[in-house]
Amino acid sequence: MKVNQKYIADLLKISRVTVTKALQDHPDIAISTVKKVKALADELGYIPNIVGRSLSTKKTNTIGVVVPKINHSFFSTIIEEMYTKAQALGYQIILMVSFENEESELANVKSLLSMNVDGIIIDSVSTSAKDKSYELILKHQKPLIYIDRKPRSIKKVESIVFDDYNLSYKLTNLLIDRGYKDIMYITGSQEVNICYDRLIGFKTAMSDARLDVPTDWILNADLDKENSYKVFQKYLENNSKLPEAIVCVNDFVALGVYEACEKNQIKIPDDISIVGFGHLNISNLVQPPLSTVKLDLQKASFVAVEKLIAMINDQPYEKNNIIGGEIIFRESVK
Amino acid sequence: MKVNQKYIADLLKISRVTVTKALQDHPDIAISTVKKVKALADELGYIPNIVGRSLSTKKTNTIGVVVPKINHSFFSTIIEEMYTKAQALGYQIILMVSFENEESELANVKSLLSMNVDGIIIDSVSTSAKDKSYELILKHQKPLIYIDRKPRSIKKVESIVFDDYNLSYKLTNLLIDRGYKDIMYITGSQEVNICYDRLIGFKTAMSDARLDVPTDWILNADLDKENSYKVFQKYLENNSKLPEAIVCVNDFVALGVYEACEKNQIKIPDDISIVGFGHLNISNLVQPPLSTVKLDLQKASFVAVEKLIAMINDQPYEKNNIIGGEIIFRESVK
DNA sequence: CTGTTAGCGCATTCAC
DNA sequence: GTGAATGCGCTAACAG
Repeated sequence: MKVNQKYIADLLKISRVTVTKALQDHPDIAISTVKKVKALADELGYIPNIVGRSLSTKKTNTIGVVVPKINHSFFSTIIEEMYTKAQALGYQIILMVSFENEESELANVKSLLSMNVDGIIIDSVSTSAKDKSYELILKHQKPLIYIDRKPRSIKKVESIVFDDYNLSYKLTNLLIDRGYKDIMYITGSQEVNICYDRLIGFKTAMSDARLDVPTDWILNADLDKENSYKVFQKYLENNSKLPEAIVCVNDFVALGVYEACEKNQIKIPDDISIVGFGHLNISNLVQPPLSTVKLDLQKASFVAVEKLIAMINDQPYEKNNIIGGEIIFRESVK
Repeated sequence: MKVNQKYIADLLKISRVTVTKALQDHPDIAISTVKKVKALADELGYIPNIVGRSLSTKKTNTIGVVVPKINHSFFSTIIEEMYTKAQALGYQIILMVSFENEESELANVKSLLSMNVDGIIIDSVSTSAKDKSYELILKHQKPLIYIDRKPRSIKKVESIVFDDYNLSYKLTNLLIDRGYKDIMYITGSQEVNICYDRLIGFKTAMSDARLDVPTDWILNADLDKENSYKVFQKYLENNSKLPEAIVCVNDFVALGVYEACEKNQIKIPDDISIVGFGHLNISNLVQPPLSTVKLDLQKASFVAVEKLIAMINDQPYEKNNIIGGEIIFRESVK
């Protein structure tokens, strides 16, 4: 038999409403009644049905989170941090995975809206100018925050992004300081904000130092190891000149370069220096340890959840946060 | 204004029920009406409210998943695979994290029950004989499957576990074949099935080969790198005799041993050989690459989701699956 | 083919 | 202090 409020009420021969109120410690109800109700509820293992409650209160106390992948150290870290913070603040996270696919992201957003989450956090895969997910959420007037990646075309939306431009600029500058001149860059789609900002940071640093970057030394690798391997491998097949250093848009891309170097017997850092971005947990386990930029993932995740909940509850919040990081040089650079 | 079925019905001046049926392609309704309704729904960006539907149908089309952690390659892999399979079968996953804490697991289960998920999959943290999560789910008659780790005390429950005993036996045997005799084992709590089974596999292989294992050569390390480091470090401080090889209950534990070896300038595999279990993605990135056992995580995850959904829908399913694996020797063993 | 009625579990409002 | 009435959005059973 299902244990719900009616069940308890019938057993106690009181009204269902009294049960509701008693369970909420409503001042209306006599303490003795409250005690009786709670005791029985405990005994029966009563668990409130949130579905019913949500329908009535128009709140679900859940927040939807859409990420491109789970099984990557970067994402699994921010996911876990968001879970931690949400749990502490009394919210449940409904996690969806877009698998780096725009249509899937849209479907996820639809699911979240139909599940009536109170707000949404997206690490976007969008590369197109018009973003349907965004339009839809806007239409439904749900609080929304982009974390990490957001479609570049959307301006008027809350976001929590990393200080990509400045970190990339600084990183490049540190390389230049060490005497590097012929530096290659491997990036992803320019529609994704992180790729754009990091590349601009790189380019600006180079031009500020009056160093030239040939157009064909900016390769496009779609943000993952496999593509990066292919792209750099192809470069090696078609060109004889090796850059002195390669700046990669993230650590996965750097690992792809590692692989290509190993296949072609190019020694890191003797023949070439490599730097990544993002500080994957494996970045200091590979040989040689990878120089990279450590982003404050916990802070970004915490801020995202805190801010979204503030938005949900019409509380004040800081606008458009930029999260810093720290440059870490290891043996992949001479 | 909120777009719901009533809103559409009013606009079209028909009954709400007609709208419901039209949206479901119910044969009752005239095609012309169906078209009109769907067109308007599309135009308005109507998204059904699943909360309402669930309350009415008593089904949520969601399955609850509880895992100890997210930010570990093993867990993030099975999570992602479960998402993949669930999505393909039209179910949503509600993911909860117990953070290796039994009380938290129980709270998660309560949340899932109150969200009225159709079934639950748990990678358990329970170490105690009486498992409250289990009792609760049983009481609520929800389909339940344990994956990977389950409380050893519970017998009559569906589970999907890895072939720990046999793989551990085989692994140990392969070491013995290579001439190793003084072998240490580092394990976790014996209440967790994987620890128990793997240790028994090890012990049996050793005794079958008439090799002795001193009791103080079976260390307890709680399944993670930090504890493993501490435990083995402590051993090194208090003992002079080094084992020829160490079998670790999982790769994290093996990495803790790596760390202790490095701190104490013990060379792997020259001074000591190490094997892990689980095939973390980093296992072949560390130096030297770690010998380990690769478990078929995708299969386990797929089977878990498929089976749970079969249970939910009262369809037949195979009982208590055991998922195999493959032993991979790398440079961490001579 | 369409609509009426009823109910899912809970919470709020208001009257007793 | 207690409870009756109402509605949240949707669906199922039945009637017209």
